[in-house]
Amino acid sequence: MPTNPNTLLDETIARCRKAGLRRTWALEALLKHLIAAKSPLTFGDLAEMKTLKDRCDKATVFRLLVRLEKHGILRRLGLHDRSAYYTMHFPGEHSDFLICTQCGIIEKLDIACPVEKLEAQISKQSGFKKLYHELEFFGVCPKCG
Amino acid sequence: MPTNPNTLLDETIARCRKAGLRRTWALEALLKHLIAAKSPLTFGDLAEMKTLKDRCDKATVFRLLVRLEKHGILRRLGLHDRSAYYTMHFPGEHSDFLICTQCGIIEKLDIACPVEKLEAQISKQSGFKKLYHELEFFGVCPKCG
DNA sequence: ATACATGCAAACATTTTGCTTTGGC
DNA sequence: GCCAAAGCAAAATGTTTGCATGTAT
Repeated sequence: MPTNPNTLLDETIARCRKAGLRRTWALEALLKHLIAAKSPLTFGDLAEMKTLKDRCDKATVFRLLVRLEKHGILRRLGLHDRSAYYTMHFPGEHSDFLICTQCGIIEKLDIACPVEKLEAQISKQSGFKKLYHELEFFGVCPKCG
Repeated sequence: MPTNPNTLLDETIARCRKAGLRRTWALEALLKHLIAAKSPLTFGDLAEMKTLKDRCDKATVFRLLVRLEKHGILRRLGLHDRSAYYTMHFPGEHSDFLICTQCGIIEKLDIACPVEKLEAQISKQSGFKKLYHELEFFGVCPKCG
């Protein structure tokens, strides 16, 4: 989509308005930062950014992020509850997971993971060593649906 | 690897010993729970499990998890710093990431994601709706390596 | 005997909430 | 003017650490 960044911003604001959000200074500033970012930003990163920090409270940033995610404007990465998940790791074994975005239940997926072969290639291109990967599918489980 | 669970436990303890860990009651109990689990457990889950809760402190569980992960016996899921990451989500767009396990830097990967096509199939099999996925590669970046 | 492992309590970081006030529509 | 959004401050959550003590080797 990387069209003109300004157009992008306008389009995004339009999507927000359609979702019923008001065009506030904080909304606009937050979106600018996120659109400009080349990689994901933490809530903390965002709340600390000088422009935002000077003109709005972290609670505002927080609630904006939540609202924007609910409307699909943003995506929050990773397991969405605030806890550290651990699983056994047996050499040569790998699992992928299916996670409910509502209740958080995690199921192990029994599929042939199509990603293994990419690791060598990515390692070569990036210079990263000891590569491994995680693949998670998110959705709404039958119970929550 | 799903051999006899007891053998599995023994093998795992052997790996721990080789890594220089002592065979303590807590180590053994923790591994039992993790091996028995069908899906990942949170630090909280583990620390609260009756057997563990009665006989050892959460700090012990915590430090065991950290040690076991360091030695590759366990794997911790997700972005490893304790913060919530957000990224723009444009309809039809999808990104995969490459993350350094040492310094946490996140790079956007410019690859054709091989997973898209699996979503429909998984949705059908599992009954989960509104599927999307995340694919992250982890490794040690050139700077940290 | 010596280090590594544990327990307890206290500190921390990050996220989340309640309530009042402001400002977009 | 009405209701969603912002501000402020305080709580909740989920780890993480320091230090004294215990225990596997």
